[in-house]
Amino acid sequence: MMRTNLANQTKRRVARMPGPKAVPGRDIEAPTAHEIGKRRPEVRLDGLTSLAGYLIRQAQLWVFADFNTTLAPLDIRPAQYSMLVVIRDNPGLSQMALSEVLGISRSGIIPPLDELQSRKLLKRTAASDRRTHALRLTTEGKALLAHADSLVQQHEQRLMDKVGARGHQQLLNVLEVFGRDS
Amino acid sequence: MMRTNLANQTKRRVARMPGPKAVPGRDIEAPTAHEIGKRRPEVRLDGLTSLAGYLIRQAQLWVFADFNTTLAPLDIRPAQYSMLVVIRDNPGLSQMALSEVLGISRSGIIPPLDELQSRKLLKRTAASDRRTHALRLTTEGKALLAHADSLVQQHEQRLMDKVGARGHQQLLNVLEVFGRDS
DNA sequence: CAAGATTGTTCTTGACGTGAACAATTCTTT
DNA sequence: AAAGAATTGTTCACGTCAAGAACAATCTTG
Repeated sequence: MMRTNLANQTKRRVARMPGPKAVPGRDIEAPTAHEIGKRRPEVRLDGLTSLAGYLIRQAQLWVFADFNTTLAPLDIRPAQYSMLVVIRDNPGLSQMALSEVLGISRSGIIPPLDELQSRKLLKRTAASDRRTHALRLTTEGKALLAHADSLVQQHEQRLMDKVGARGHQQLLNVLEVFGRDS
Repeated sequence: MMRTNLANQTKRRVARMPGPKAVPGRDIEAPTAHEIGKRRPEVRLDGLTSLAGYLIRQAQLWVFADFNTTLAPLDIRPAQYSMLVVIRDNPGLSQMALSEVLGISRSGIIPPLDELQSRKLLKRTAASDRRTHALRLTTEGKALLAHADSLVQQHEQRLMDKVGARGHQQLLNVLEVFGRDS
């Protein structure tokens, strides 16, 4: 079959004895419908979909995927968009303050900031504290962000279509707790 | 200051002229409270917290962080936990089916499966289709997963403490849409 | 002024995910 | 039944994303 790996220790063990042997009358060694009927196995995942954390994870994956396809014409990723918004609303803030508010390490924001700066969307101005950089959007950055905002509204609308207007409002209310530090 | 990078083109520009100069009477070149008052800048991020996608992202980060610290004694990551649960509830399923249901590529599940197998938590049994591996939990895997389940319940309880019982139920209802394919 | 703290940067490391290429096997088609 | 196409698991190369250590420049504090 495939190359050598962890699996080929337990090969060559064919079918299975008729009578169930281990642990007589229990649910273990269950139906195994996958080995017999090949067509559409119908995987059960109730064990996961009843966990809010799993649903949040799946929702987040959908959000990023839809965000990326929506913002693709501008080539703006979610992290980059959040940086542009925070810089626009807080002109002159430092990289340290930005990294704290976005919840990433100060070394982690440097590559995306470099890219945004090389694309002439923001500038690192000198501040009174000469250790820091005062971040500001360029005129071009403000224009692109305005365009991005309208696309993000389309994305938000698609999310609303998916969960309903009522569900969308509930999401904003319930998840508001995670908006600050947390 | 720092080494050579994209920023040090715009250095050596010290303070700022008293009177505002560029674009007379607009919101641009705003208060810049960060350059004057140094103490607790009070960063505004309304622009982000009004987006459901951003809140979902923040909630997801909290969920993973809390999950990881809660499950740390068992050394189980979220992705590994979801694999164990799906294999327990669907004994004998193939790696392909598992990767489809978890939404990752079939090459991407091999490293975590290898680790779980080397830890003797699951085994890759031979199936009637000799191309595939029938995934099953070992007795040890079932025992560890039972322990993990109780820890995950604690984690879920902490999430409920954070959003309230009502909010928790609303999350399950609203996000149920993302539980299947999507 | 000297000692310590802060900021931005680089470098290394690790988790995680995708896509291409490939061997073994099964399925399809005639 | 045999040839060609499709499927499954694997490896490999690659890219993204985030964290931590070390360091220079600068500020703050005693």
